[in-house]
Amino acid sequence: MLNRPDRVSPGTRERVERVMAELGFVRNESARQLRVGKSRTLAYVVLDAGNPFFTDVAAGIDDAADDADLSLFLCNSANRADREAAHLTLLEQQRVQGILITPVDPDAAALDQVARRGTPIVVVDRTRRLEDFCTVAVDDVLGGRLAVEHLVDRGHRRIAVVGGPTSIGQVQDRYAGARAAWTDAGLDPDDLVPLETDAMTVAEGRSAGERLAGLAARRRPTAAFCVNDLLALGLLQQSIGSGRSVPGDLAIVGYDDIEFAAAAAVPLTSVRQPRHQLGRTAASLVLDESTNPDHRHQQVTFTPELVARASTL
Amino acid sequence: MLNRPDRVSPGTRERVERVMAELGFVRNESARQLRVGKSRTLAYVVLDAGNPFFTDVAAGIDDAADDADLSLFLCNSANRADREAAHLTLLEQQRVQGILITPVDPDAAALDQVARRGTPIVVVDRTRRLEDFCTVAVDDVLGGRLAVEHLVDRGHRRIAVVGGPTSIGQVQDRYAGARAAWTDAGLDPDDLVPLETDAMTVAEGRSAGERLAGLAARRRPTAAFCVNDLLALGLLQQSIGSGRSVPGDLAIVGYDDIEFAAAAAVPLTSVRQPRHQLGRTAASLVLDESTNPDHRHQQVTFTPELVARASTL
DNA sequence: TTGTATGCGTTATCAA
DNA sequence: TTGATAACGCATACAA
Repeated sequence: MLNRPDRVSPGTRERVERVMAELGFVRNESARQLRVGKSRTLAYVVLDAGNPFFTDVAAGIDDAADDADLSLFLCNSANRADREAAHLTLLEQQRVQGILITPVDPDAAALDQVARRGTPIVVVDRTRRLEDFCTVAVDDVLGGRLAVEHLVDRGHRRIAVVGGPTSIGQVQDRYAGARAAWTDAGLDPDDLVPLETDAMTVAEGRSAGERLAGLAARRRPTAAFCVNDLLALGLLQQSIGSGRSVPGDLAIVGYDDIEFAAAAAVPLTSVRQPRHQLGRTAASLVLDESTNPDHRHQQVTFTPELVARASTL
Repeated sequence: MLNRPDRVSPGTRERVERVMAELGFVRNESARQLRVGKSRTLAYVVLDAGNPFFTDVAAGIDDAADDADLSLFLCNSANRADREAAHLTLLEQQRVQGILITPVDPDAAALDQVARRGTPIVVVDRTRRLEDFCTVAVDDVLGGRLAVEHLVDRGHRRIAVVGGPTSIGQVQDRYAGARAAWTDAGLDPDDLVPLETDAMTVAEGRSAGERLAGLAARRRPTAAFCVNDLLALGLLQQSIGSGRSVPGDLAIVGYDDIEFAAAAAVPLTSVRQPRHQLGRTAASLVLDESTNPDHRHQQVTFTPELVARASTL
């Protein structure tokens, strides 16, 4: 409880500690921080605390924070720019050691302003147009490619790509990878059917399933690549619920490989991202930026990996 | 950005605001808090940030915090007492307005100490022996009863109860409710088979499934009540994966009704808890304790509800 | 309407 | 080894 117990004689020390306990003394962190000038916390502003992918990333950050003797505070923006901004403002005012963020919009000016004023920021699972930030992401073009190559290997010649909104860079990248793999295989671009969703949730996955079922049989894809697992689980549920078999009538590939993907009753083929590693790396970058005077920004990109399961045979 | 923009003449005000922007002025929250004496944050120390049940509770807290113009910080104890203690210490030193917590051990002395020193604490989704805290929970005995009554209604006469460790009060309560319903129906206590697990995770659910499969056919239960949905999903996965049909060979009831329960390819019957409401109520209690001088501690108990789906026919 | 002085609780520095 | 003093940045109370 004392800062330097060794600087004080055992007697006094014991006496002081007794009185502290008696009086219920608790150090005032605001005063300490005001004097010392630095905080003992990191924050992760997350896009959707209910998505297991992000909580796994957070677990990785938490591990690294633990090692550095810092506490991690998780802030949920719930995909809303106003909430994200409010969190950023408070965190900046708190002078946290560093902010990790999966932003609603990675190119938003607010991020630059915070960074310019001196709070280290690392963007997680997104990339920016400019390379003026540390960034930790996964190669989404490759991920999209892996998914579609796998489906082509399995013999599918007409497939849906489910995801959106397409304003999200990640969705664009996965689409782009999918399209590249498709044309590389010499297939007709018209047979790669985009199915846009309003969000990446289970409910939107179900609704995509209904739209899919509404297509005429000869125009209906035999497989779907969903740009995340929540969509895939929703699609899976809707398909089975309406009597179609997976993968018989519809093969499904998801993305993220969250725990519930493997645990689905038709285990989901999915593109796995090293989410724990993503978090750990992001944390170490933000710590470097906050402590190392000649820190250089880096863009770290990890490689995704396809995990084949029953939903694609 | 100014505290009382109206107290200053428009000219000065405009000039000041320009300079603030120019210089990148950001208020120092530590200094502000030191002077004013109160913080603008709530914290929720959660047992398992990866369990969707808790993130839904957190969303409820977040809503209430938003309304009160406070920020919510989520801290993950990951079921480890040492991490929980570290978070509590820092939060107390930060003088947060209030702490919401789903503790590793609701009767741990550390909680009492923090509360006694003046930080409002509300215990979420757990109950305590003593009523010296605000507490928000769901009637777990009733929940266990609902689950088993449902299975008895469906004609099951030998069922497993899957959960653990049994040191968790909640697990005990749900067991107790299950047992009460069972004997009330005039059935033989020996036919209610406890299957203890080391944790409440998907992996443990799978392992319970293997143990179940290992039983001789005539001793094997025809249904299982799992004390949470993660266990139920694991059990479901293992059962289907090894060729048993659900609910044909094994009916399954889960607990919590997380989103993934309904989205499982065999949609899971589950005992629903009003998790959003749980969070909202907890937040309003902690706010009352922090602002209302004649606050009285309350123990709020919500009523669970059974949601029947395909996993029980 | 604007300016000035004080103290919040801590740590660091310097003197004893 | 111990004690005294100053400063961190802000909000408040009061004076101008």
